[in-house]
Amino acid sequence: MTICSTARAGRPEKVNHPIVADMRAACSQCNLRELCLPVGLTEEEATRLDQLVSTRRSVKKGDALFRHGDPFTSMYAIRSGTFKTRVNTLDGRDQVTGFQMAGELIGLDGIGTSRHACDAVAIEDSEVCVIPYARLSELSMEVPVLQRHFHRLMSREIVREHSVMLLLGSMRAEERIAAFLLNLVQRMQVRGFSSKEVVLRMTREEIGSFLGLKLETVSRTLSKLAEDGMISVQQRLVRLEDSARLRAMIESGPR
Amino acid sequence: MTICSTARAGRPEKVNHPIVADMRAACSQCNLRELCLPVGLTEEEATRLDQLVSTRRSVKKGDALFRHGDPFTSMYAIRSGTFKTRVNTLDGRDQVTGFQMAGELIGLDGIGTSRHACDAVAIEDSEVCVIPYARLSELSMEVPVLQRHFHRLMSREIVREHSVMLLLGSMRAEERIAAFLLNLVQRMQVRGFSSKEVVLRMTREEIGSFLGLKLETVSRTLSKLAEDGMISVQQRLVRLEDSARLRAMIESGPR
DNA sequence: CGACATTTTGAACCTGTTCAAAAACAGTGG
DNA sequence: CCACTGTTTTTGAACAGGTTCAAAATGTCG
Repeated sequence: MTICSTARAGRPEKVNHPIVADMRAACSQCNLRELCLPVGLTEEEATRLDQLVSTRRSVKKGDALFRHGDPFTSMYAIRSGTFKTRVNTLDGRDQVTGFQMAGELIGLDGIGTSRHACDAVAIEDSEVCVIPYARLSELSMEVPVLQRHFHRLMSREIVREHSVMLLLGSMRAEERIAAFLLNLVQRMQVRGFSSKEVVLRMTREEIGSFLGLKLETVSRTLSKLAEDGMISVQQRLVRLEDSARLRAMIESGPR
Repeated sequence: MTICSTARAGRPEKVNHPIVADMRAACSQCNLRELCLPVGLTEEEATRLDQLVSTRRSVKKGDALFRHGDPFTSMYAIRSGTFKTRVNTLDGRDQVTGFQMAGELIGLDGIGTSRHACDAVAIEDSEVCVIPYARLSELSMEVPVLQRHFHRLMSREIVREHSVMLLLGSMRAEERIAAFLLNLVQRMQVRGFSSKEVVLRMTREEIGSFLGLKLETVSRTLSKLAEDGMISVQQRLVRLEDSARLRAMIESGPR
């Protein structure tokens, strides 16, 4: 039973291609500039980015920003909202490969074959800045800092995936959930949110798909962690009651 | 029991830093040029690569080419032999993130933080070409094809890791092993080897670490596939007796 | 409010793990 | 070249963590 597609039957994901050029993006002014592409650029360099990142696009919850197989032309910087990326096979198996939030870049997967290799679906109403790859490419030949930064971003994505592989390959359910929550909170914290609370933007099923667990296991494990006093769960709001113990959990060895 | 480090106690992995500048590498002449960095470059462009890839280094079986935490200066193109890359945590948990063979590039993980994020260990006597990142960076600002190609390589690494995540997150032991074998054979085939046979360069334990399984499970699963007539196993030599069925296995849905 | 989607919890089951022991191999030194 | 030692591989049996199936509870959105 391939739940994912049937579950959404009521609101089929469709690729969203509205022509949204109304608001000019301006990296140099953006309040995410310390998180996003402009990090480390001088005022002047950031202004050059502005020419490049010319359009924004808004994507409604459940809609795809791009899909596996779509021609690759641009990457996207998330301005607001949250996305999930997922890979899928012919037979309907799929796997969430990550959740992305404001300031993060998606679409890097498309460079390799000039087509996107995964789907990017908004899990809440979101807005992205469109970054045409060809132009970024050109500009980064003139602005070494930008090139450097772009490479860094790709490299970090590789490293991030390494740690997901570690999680999927060697952690037990409890540890996976702990690592997941800590990671989320840490990223929210960088964005100025609480270091103790997170609102999960994704369903238990999506969390499960990401962590290599079934949704029931996710639910049960959250309950168990709550019972043990490490977190408290009310719906999608999770409070970390004992981050230290959560952290210890994933650093305390394979067993 | 953290087997990996104790198991190698007799021959501790040490970082290998011999000054091997004897043989000049020449991308333009290399018989791997259709697989490696020079793909798609003109004669002239490939000759410019030669200036860049100036040294080779040989790494003995069991030795590390680089280790987690080492300053990042170069990437490496494998000339001969095989490597594994692995991430590890403080507590001794580790996870093989991939096996790399001739023509493949390793070390991309280091760009992000200027330090390597994983270990690269030779699993047989190997030789690599050293590609200083700073120089590649410069050169790719002048040779757009090279820049493009470099981006492509990083992107493909991201996509490759997506598929490993799919494997780790949603496949059962049999499917993982099938996917692993098919992938190996396919890569060997590109390099001119048989499409039916592979010599596994890695131990069952290393395969297990990569696939998120215990070595016993790897062994048992190989035996089972052999019993079912899909492969035959003699030691490290594996023959694919029925690739179609192996392929069907991983395309036939989650269950 | 009503229809649908999501979440929780229970109980039986199954796949892969763990522990253990034997067999097959590989590298070393005599 | 063979014997010896340590490593790798195979196989068995008991066990455990996570899955599956099912049903009820809770939420959400039009």
